[in-house]
Amino acid sequence: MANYKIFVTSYQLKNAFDKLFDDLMEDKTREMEPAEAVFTPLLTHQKQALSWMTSRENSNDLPPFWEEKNGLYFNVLTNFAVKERPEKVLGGILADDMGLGKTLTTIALIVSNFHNGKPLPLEQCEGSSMPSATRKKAALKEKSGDPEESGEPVGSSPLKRLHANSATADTIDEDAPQKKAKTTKKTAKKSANTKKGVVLLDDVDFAAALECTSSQAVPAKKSAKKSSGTGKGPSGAGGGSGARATLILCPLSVLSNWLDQFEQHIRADVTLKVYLYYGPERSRSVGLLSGQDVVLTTYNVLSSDFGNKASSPLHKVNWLRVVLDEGHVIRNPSALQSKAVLGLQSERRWILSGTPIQNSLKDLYMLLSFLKLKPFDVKEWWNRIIQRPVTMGDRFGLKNLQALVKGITLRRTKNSKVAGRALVQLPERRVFVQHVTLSEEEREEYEQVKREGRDIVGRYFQEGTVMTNYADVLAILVRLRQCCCHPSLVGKYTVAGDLGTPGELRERLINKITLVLNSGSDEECAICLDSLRQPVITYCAHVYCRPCICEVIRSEKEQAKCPLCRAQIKTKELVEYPGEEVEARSATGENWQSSSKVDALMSNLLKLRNEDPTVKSLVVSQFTRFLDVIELPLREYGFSFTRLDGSMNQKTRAKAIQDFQDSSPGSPTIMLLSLKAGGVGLNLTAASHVFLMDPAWNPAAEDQCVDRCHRLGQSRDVVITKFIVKDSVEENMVKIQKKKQELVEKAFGGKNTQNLKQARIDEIRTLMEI
DNA sequence: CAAAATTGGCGGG
DNA sequence: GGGTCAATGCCTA
Repeated sequence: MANYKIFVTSYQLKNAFDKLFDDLMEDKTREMEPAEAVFTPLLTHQKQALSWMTSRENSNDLPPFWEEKNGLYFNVLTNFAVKERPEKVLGGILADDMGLGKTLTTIALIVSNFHNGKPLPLEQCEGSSMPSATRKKAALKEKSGDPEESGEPVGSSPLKRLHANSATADTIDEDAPQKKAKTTKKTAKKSANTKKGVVLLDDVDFAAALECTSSQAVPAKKSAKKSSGTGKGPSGAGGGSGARATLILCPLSVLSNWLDQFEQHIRADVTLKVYLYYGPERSRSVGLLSGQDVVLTTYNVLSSDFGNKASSPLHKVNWLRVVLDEGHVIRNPSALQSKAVLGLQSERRWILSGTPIQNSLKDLYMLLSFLKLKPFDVKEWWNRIIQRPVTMGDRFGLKNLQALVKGITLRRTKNSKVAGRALVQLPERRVFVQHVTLSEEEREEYEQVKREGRDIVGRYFQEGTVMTNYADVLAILVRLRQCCCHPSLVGKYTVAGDLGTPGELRERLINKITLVLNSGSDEECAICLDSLRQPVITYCAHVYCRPCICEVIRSEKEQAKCPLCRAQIKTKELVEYPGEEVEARSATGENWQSSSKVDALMSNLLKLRNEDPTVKSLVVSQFTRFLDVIELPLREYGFSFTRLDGSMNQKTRAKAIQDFQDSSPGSPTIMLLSLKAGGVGLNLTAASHVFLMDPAWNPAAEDQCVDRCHRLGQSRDVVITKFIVKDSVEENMVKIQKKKQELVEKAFGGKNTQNLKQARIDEIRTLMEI
């Protein structure tokens, strides 16, 4: 139960990246107005970003650190000279904090800087949609907030009005495309034709595509006219090269956000051709793709095209611009998706990421590599000039790194100031750590699991094979962490040590018997020829009633053979069917038992509801099965809740979010959230309390999660409660988190492989208390 | 021909 | 190993 709380003031983890920027903010303050086609007025810092990005794209200069000398090109960092002019780096890293409008700024860039600072030629469709545009304008004026990437308009979303007639629950709804979840593609399309808005139409197409029913060219504003716009044809050459289209890559979870934002921020009477490259029906025509203004897809789709098919259409297009949203996902150079990204052809390249460096300096390597910043796209140079010096604590190394980053990166945080005023104003946010004490039984079970784990890991230590058996070690740690949450999470049938090979074998057998028994057909025992009672499966994978087969073994003694295949069998090798017991435990409330952590959560929730029944909370865990467990007491106490995890498709997600964000009475007050589901980009501002049920390895993940409600549009102070079990792995995890954070801040996570290994082994020592 | 289940890559370290 | 996301084979309608 809960016993004491520690107040931790509103801290924010200072990202190591900021260190680089401490005194580097210099003349990136020039502003630029976006093209007329951008509907939403840009905030000051967004105009600054637009100006900076445009100048990066149009620059004719040599890339950073190159100088021309006597017809040779000389790099001031490497002291090497080459004959050929190094490729220009047109682009960079936009590393603004989340919530500052990276999406809007990028949209503005796409529309405003086609070639030579000229706007993208777009066709106008006169008349028709003016009213909606005016309405939008009015709506936006009322609100003072930031027209930001997640579609913040708080009370008066323009989209809300446009959609009011089609949305089923026509209440508040910030996140636009998701709301027609209920209208099927066909019916909605009809209604779109009859009257209202073009805007609705692409939403529908989007939904359809996500449901894998269809995907087709989706001009953002579907006017029938073929383009011929202000000059150049659709595939037509802008200044010199034929490239026109911008490719945007992003995680699935923010795909809808992008479409949404295009709609919100582009004037309704302008046609921007946006194609969603997603779903099994996506067009693989290179011509079609390169004729778009924007092609939107996910990293997964790209890499799956890249890996499977001999021909990946995306790799055949000459892009004008490639944008990596949440670009840090490509930080692992050996991952297929990273290679896929490097293989793209483009004139300009951008990385958007609030946290470009997640763990170590190494993360930067891939980013520079993508940008083709010579010579640092070559691993050896990178190591020699940057990585090694910096991790060795070389002052010049750090200086070079700073200069390097400065030249290609723009970063502002929520605390940055523009002309002495904060960029954005957010409500307070406070973090509490609530320590939980295990009950006696829980403690007993925990110690049991821990002893077993320690035995195994201890053996690895003696043999010096910790690293080779790292997977096992992790598994043990996971079990311990599960113990801290709820006993039923702990896998029962992998009690290690028991047998040599059998872990796997057992698993397979259990799978098989489960399959047989759940197949629906009433299987019968080959001995009694009746339906199975107390079914067991032999090592040779045949199923009998336990009494029947035991009788056979008893009578035949050591010679006992399987009646079906004559394999040797023993009583000890019979594997029981676990299914019923497990299902009984989790499915029905019958045998359900609580846990200390669940109790702690429930008492918080009940207290909260007493104080203010309208308060909404996020309940976050890394284990979806823990969320399953929590559902029961929630129901029991009459809480109305929704749920969001990675197994849900886009449609059900949208519904869950919409329900939760709805503020009408009777709407759900709790959302069960899987830590990584959706990752970034979600708007859960209806919640003002966050319960983090178990500590994450990566504090940044927790931070991101919290930021889903602590962002623009949040009107209340946000309270975060972290549950930590006393005297357990969880406390040790927190210790390690802290130590890591210090390391990162100090030396940029400098670790070479040797130290890294040792550090991990030490970590395991700490975790297992060996 | 569409929904559920399985398989595989990835990142967590 | 847990979880997520895409593709694939499978089954029912």
